Amino acid sequence: MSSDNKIEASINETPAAPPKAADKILDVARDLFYREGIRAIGVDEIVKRAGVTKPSLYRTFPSKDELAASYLRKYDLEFWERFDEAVDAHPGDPRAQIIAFLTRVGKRTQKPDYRGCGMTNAAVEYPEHGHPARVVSENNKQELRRRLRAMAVAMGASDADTLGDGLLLLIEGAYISGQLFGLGGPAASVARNADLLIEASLKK
Amino acid sequence: MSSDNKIEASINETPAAPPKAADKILDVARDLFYREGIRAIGVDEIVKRAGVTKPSLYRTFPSKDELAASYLRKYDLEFWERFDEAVDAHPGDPRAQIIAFLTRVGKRTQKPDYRGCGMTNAAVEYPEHGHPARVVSENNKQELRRRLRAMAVAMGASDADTLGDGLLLLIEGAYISGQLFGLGGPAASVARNADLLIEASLKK
DNA sequence: CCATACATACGTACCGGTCAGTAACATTGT
DNA sequence: ACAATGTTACTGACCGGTACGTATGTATGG
Repeated sequence: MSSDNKIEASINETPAAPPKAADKILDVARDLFYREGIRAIGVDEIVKRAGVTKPSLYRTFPSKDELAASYLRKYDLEFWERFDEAVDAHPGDPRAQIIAFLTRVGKRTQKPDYRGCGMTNAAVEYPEHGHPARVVSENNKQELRRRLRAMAVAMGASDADTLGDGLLLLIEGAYISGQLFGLGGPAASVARNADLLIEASLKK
Repeated sequence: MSSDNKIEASINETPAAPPKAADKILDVARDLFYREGIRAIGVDEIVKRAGVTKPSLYRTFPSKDELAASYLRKYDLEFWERFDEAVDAHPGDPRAQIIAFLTRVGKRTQKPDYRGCGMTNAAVEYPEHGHPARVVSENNKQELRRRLRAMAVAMGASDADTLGDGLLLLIEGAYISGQLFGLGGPAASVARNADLLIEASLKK
């Protein structure tokens, strides 16, 4: 009970029944932060759309920066759900896993209001080291890199680290060019390019 | 003389002697916008660091958004200088051209204060369609895509559009992960991965 | 030859609005 | 009672943008 901050307090102690206002706030924040960007959205608009008031926000979240970090932690969970869904669909076949994941990413990038990866976007918005939102983003990306490299090892790549990093570059490129080009953009070919890259990395 | 706006006025008519204050403003804006982000920097800080006053800014630039667009136009020029430098270094050899360009990109991403591509970052900061800064960014990226695809054709790739787009994905991925991971990040391998991808795309 | 007139370039001081964040108190449901 | 939320009003800082006055050079006219 010593170092509990406002955020952790709500997920400890009572398992269910977290404050209702905080949920609405986080839902709205997730939506607006992702679509418009964190810096572009003020707390007033968040509470207004959530149908709550500002003190309710600050009773649960110590600051806007921490609210942004909470949004990204939620985003992180959802991201790994999507990732593991592709992984679980092809047990023991890392190549099929990554291609399945990238096929879905490629499809999502072609949706009209695609806005890329919330993690990536947050890191662009907050270049300052140590910013709460950026920390969450960096951790997510480092874990992704770790897993991609491990998958490259499992594929038997001659230079697994290079292949894992190459896949990460393609993924980040898809996130960005998805929101830059929209429909018909280069992100649609991310799975095919990943497959080519894997093919080239397996032949020694 | 009908549709001249403030910005174009200074480059028409008298060939030399654009106002001195505007130059200082644009220089400072370029530096601050790139390093910290456009939304993160207020006009007050720009004019303060430039040693001028706010009216001087608004005499030359109609708005902060247009100043941001001017910054990106300047960035665009510098970008194509770097790009053509790599192209001119290897006449008639598009594969060597792109590898030379990416080798330099890879090196720059490893510098401690690397902040990615100003164009890409601006598009992330301004998702709204039609925003002056975003328009410049989108045009730059579309031209880059066009040139990469043309180079892929010149390489004799079996599926040139896919290769061109794959190279673009790698480039954007390098820009982003360069600022996300810093030193030792995956962007360092962008040239090697591009070479692998090209190799795989030439064998039919 | 000098005074007036005008354009150019810049500064001082200010505008209303919005930003994130808070203090104090009332209301509700369990 | 108690915990969660709402209400209202406020703060100081900062936001982008502007009305208006000032210095300086330069060209023109008497």
